[in-house]
Amino acid sequence: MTTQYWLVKSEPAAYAWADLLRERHTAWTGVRNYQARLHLKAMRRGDRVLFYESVTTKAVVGLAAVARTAFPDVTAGEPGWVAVELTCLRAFPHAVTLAQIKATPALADVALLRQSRLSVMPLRAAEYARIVKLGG
DNA sequence: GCCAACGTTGGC
DNA sequence: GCCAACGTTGGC
Repeated sequence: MTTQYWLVKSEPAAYAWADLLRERHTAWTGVRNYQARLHLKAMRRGDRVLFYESVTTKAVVGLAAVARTAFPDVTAGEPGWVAVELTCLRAFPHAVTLAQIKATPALADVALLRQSRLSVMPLRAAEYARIVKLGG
């Protein structure tokens, strides 16, 4: 099966890219949205995941990969919610800002722009490649 | 089942 | 700090 591409959002105050750099891997818990959950469940080991910091940074700051497919999210108060394990791959030399993404016509359809509140979203291969290229 | 009220996210 | 978007809740 071919590699899939995703983007996850996090408020740095809750969990920052720097935290993932330090820990090297983390359980991506706390997702409480049905659409985002569908995306988590569709992730496979080795899929590439862009890490977007919202609110303060507003930029894609690094690249991670799926290390473990969906498993029960122990931080949820009720059953049914899932987490995945992410592993840190590398930081981007140049953070790809929201403004840059908005200014790139090829990225006009990314869910980050279309659905501002979705926290886990798929990316087309071409969209992923463009963002990685911008990140350096 | 509809819809108003409310809470959260996240950009500006 | 404000506000738009939007998901959830609860009354009817």
